[in-house]
Amino acid sequence: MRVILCRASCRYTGRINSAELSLGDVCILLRDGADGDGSMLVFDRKVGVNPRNWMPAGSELTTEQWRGQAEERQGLMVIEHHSRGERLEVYIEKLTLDARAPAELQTVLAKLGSESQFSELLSNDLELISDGLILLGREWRTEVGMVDILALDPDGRAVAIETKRRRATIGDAYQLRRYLNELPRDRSLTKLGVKRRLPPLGVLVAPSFARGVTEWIDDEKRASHRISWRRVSFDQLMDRQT
Amino acid sequence: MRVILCRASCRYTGRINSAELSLGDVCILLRDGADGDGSMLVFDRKVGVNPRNWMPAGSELTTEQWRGQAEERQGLMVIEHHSRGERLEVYIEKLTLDARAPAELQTVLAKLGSESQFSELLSNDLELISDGLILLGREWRTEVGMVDILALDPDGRAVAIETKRRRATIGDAYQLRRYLNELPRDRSLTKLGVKRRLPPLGVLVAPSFARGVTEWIDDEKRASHRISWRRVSFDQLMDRQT
DNA sequence: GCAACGAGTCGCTAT
DNA sequence: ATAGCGATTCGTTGC
Repeated sequence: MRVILCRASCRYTGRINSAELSLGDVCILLRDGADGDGSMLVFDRKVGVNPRNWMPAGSELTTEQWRGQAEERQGLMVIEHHSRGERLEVYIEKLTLDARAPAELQTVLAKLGSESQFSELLSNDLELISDGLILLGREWRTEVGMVDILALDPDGRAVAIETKRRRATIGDAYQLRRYLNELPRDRSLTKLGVKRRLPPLGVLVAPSFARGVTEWIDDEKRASHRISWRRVSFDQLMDRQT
Repeated sequence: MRVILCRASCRYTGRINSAELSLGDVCILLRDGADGDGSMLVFDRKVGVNPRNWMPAGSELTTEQWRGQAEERQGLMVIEHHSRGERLEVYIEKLTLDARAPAELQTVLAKLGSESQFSELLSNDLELISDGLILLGREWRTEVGMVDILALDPDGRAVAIETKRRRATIGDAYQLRRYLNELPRDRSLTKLGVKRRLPPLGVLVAPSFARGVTEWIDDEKRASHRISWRRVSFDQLMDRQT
């Protein structure tokens, strides 16, 4: 890996027409060579979690030219990703630091509390939603998307459960209703005990709900009794596990 | 700004329960002090456009302890964001570089070809969609979201145009239909020439469409004649401008 | 402050 | 390869 502190300007072309970064003090990370993945990141030194310009993994440093000495050193670097048609030119006007360090030991990241774990904990604890639910599957594929948790209730109805680790939006509620429209077409469910003439139920599970979501669901429930919502937090699921 | 090349491990707690980064060779960017926005980024030296761990703008370096000399230097850094309840601990086992450089000249980024420009170009060229359309507004607010472009057709119908710079999804089509259900409730439209008894029309405009989207719209169109799709690319809009 | 929404999103999983 | 979808998403705009 290579770290460059400098004053530079950039010009990107590729996925959008262009992105021009005006001259400023930046920090550049370049993961070139056999050591790295080919990505390059250009950060403003002052602000921004996201880079101002970047090139994705698989890019190549195709041009590197320098002139001048020490702090008056100026340079041009061109990074390209041919198959994606992307190109980034970096015009360096003042160089402060150009350091290399090998990547010997790679990091491994272990996360606790993400959405897939929320869904997994809930799928192991379906009584929290309703008595007698049996897990049929997770990430169940339909023509209109994947149902987070699919379960069977004691009456033989399919129950689609949509989980959100954070706030559920009205779009999530609509998506759940789409699943309810789609599930009756899935013939494989009868083999799992689902009675086809019974329409499926839907539950939107989240720790909080955006404006209007619960109201919309309650209206739907009054009209068809097929969709409902349930407030459940990650901590709640963790507590029940013990 | 400060750049640290080292071998380190991290522990984050906050928005998720925890994220533990195993010992590895990393590059750390720290924008501390009056110079920066308080953010911190920890990159694996080998791979990843996104940081493995990070802290958002507004964080504070609350602890910094060092022991040992030169390359045997070891350290602990703790970064906290109190109002958000986030905390990142960095355990440095081997220090290679610890460099500071001021942020004097800030960059400015100018992008060409983003979604808002796609929408702007189209709003100036509504004949591409249909003859005689008059622009009523952009980002028109409804109870269920913002209509990208709202126009008036020669018959006095409101026309809601949803634009996507890249691929349009089935969710975009559903969202457009929600606008069509909502717009008749907007009484301010009559003042702009919209005849209230005429139901609004909807057009989904994008350079490409995800699987099933055009089919769904065509079905809707057969049923109600109120929604349609149109394939338009950014380059097409640019060419017509000249 | 929250809410909606795009992003050159990225990154992961499964088809 | 593409599709679907979450993310400690981030960043912007409008209220």
